[in-house]
Amino acid sequence: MPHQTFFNLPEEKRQSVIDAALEEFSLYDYKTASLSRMVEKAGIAKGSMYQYFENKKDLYLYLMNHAAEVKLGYLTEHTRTYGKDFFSLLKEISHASTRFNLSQPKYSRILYHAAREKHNEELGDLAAEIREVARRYIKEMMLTASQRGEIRSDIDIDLASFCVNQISIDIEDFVSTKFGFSYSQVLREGQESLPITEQQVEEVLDGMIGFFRRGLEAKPPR
Amino acid sequence: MPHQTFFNLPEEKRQSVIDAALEEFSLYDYKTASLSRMVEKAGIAKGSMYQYFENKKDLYLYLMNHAAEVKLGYLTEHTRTYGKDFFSLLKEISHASTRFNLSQPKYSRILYHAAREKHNEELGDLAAEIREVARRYIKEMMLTASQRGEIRSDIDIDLASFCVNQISIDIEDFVSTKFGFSYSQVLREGQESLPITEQQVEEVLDGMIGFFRRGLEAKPPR
Amino acid sequence: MPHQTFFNLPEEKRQSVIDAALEEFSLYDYKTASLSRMVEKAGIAKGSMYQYFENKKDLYLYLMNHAAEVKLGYLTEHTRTYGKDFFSLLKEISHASTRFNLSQPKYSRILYHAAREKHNEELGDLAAEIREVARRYIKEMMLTASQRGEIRSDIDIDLASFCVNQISIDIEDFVSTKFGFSYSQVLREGQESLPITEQQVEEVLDGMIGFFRRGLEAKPPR
Amino acid sequence: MPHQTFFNLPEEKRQSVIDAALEEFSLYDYKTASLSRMVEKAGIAKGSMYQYFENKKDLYLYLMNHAAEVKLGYLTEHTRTYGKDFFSLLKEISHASTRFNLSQPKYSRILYHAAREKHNEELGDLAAEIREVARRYIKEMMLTASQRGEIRSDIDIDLASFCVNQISIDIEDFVSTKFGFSYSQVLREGQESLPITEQQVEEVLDGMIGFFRRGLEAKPPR
DNA sequence: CATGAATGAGGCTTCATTCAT
DNA sequence: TATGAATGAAGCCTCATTCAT
Repeated sequence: MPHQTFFNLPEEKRQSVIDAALEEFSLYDYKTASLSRMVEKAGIAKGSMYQYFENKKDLYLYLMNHAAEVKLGYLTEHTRTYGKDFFSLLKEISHASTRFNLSQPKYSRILYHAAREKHNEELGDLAAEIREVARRYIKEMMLTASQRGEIRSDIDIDLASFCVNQISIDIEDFVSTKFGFSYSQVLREGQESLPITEQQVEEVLDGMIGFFRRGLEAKPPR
Repeated sequence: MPHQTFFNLPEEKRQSVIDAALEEFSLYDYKTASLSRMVEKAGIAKGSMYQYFENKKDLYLYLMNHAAEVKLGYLTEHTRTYGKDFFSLLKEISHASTRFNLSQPKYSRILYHAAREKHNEELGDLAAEIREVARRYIKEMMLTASQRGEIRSDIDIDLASFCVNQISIDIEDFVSTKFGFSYSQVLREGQESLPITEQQVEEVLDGMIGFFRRGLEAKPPR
Repeated sequence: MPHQTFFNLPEEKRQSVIDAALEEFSLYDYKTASLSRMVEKAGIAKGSMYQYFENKKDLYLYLMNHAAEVKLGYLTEHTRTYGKDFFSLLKEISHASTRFNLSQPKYSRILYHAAREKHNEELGDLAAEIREVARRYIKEMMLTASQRGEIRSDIDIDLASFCVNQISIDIEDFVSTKFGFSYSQVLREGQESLPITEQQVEEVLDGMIGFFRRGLEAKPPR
Repeated sequence: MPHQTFFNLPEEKRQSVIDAALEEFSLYDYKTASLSRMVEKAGIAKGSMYQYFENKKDLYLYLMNHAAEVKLGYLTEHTRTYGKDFFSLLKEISHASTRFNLSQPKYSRILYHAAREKHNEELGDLAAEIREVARRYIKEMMLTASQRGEIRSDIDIDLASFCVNQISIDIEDFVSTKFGFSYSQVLREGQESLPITEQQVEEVLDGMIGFFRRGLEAKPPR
């Protein structure tokens, strides 16, 4: 947990610390990210970082949770879930998620990295835990859908939710391969906007959801 | 590329170098893996490593390719592809792959890590490249299958091959979550055998392939 | 010297500062003791410490002198010196000292540490100075005793007072070894009472004084 | 334990490393001693120190044991113990010890410091352990002397050996106070020789032994 | 070709002290 | 007077790589 000091910081400064750290962690994995570079970017003394956070791990976990909250807030605000069936929900959420990722690449990117962080003495199996949380959420949606008869009853929901979750997370990689660019490079070169449009991404997502639909839906489309 | 020196090594010594490096890279990601630990395990001088390889990256890429070759050789030898349809092929390959992973955890694990290595100034987007190679292979299979009418004609094969590849790669994570163990931990603790049987894994794989089949197969099951 | 600010503090707050600092200095030597931990224990701002004291050294020296005063006050109040010969006096004082140490472990412990602080750029030869003060006191007692014919006339009083003083100071270590415990550990684990009784310590002290008596007394016991 | 690398070093270089570290540890206590200063004195790279030793603690313990061995070797070579009674033995040893201390102040000084190192998370109760080893040695001598009727039978040998050991260790401090100099300062200022002669020290030691004799000897001198 | 010592940049973290509010 | 954030030097340690033998 960050120290109170951090929360007492003037808004502007706090954000600049967050930005610098976010940038570093969105460019490099946990181990490679360097506190020295962060403080230089943020224009603060190295010791100050330790006024704000217990240590590197504390900083990282805070940023990751913060990013998750920011994203969740965005999704909550930008999606209408009422009355939607499972596949429509998935579409709604993934479209909103894409818009978030395109507009907030650093927040998006630290989550991307966190979900791919390998086992590590300091962080443990962080990625596995994150993915599991997301999978559970999808599993709940699927259980509801199953009761409503929206998806086939002979499905192993654990496995299915795993697949849906995994693809949803990794589809980002497909997009970058398909359109021939690298998120990392874009961030590294400080480009403000990504070389793709929302619409292009959404077409891919719809294809993905079509794949899910055919694999899971109760009544095969005639 | 390794230096000629490496290939001139007596078989036994060369293998011990490979084993030591393989073990290190199967326990840690690229950045975390330590040359010092490797040479200690291998019982050779540190400088020798630089007689054999240009640098850490060279060593890593060699090992990864070597592991890929070993695995491909195993798959080639242990699968019968003739006359099989796409889904049977997938099953054949994934089952064989599982047997390889269980019997050769180190070779398996470096490939696991490589396919998850993040962008990195030294290695670039290695993981993306590896996954792309595998996806292309699956894409070829799917194109053939499509021509044979085994899979639906309205499928975006790029996307579909991505999904199939991605899930096939990551299903390992599902298995470890489902059966409550960690590959990393097993290797770290030097346990010889994994706490699961081939059969248990194969059941999961069959579920996964069922998912693919429903999503892709030309004629929906009646 | 502490600033006036410190003495203007409400009694309660001043004591809490003393307590926190005392605890830290009774657990760690001068260099290892941390101001950060102290202010946290005391629940005051870090800057405040510098309103009260010039610096770490000032704080330390104040505390040490304070502890010495407290102990001296205790000894003055709890010993009757009138009409006693040298050895009885020594016994009276060392017994009272033991009772003080057992009842006020923190005050006792900072003095223990101070008397063992090594030469140090900041503190100089503090321990030597402290021991010298105590030795001078004993030397005075011995001079008086010598004039009274209580101790042998052929004794080098400087050396003898050194020995008596040194043993009196270090006997604490003998006690802890003999009874198999560590003062440091007891304080660190926050145990309220020591695992020994006054009586046990006093027996040791009497043995020690017997040793002094035989070595110094004018007429050997028949 | 130092790494083999250290022992493979050319004699001259190894000694220069030892000298630099010895000097640092003879000037400062464990915590205050600085690896940076050591490598600068020794003229080697910081990383080299870690080719030789596991870490600071390893280096320290090695040096301390080394110094103990060197001193013990010196004492063994420069004392004749055969046929001597307890007090003569003590005299022989303490004289030799003094000559060692005067001729090898650095070796002497690290032992001096080690025997005064306070409890410490890294080193534990090192000083207590060292003193206990020395006390046991003296205790054995006293048991023999007791059987031979050289010392009084009503003595508590544990306590007596503690006192003898303690004084023998700390007498160095008496000497420096008596002759008005500071070992630390002498070393710090790089003076080659101490401002006292062997003879002066030996007179003090003889006084100390006289004190022991009167306190312990079986037949009081007539 | 093998060796293994040497390197020095860079890693994270702690610290006593200062100073603007 | 009280606060507590800011500072930056210094701490120990790890690392991949080089190079003389």
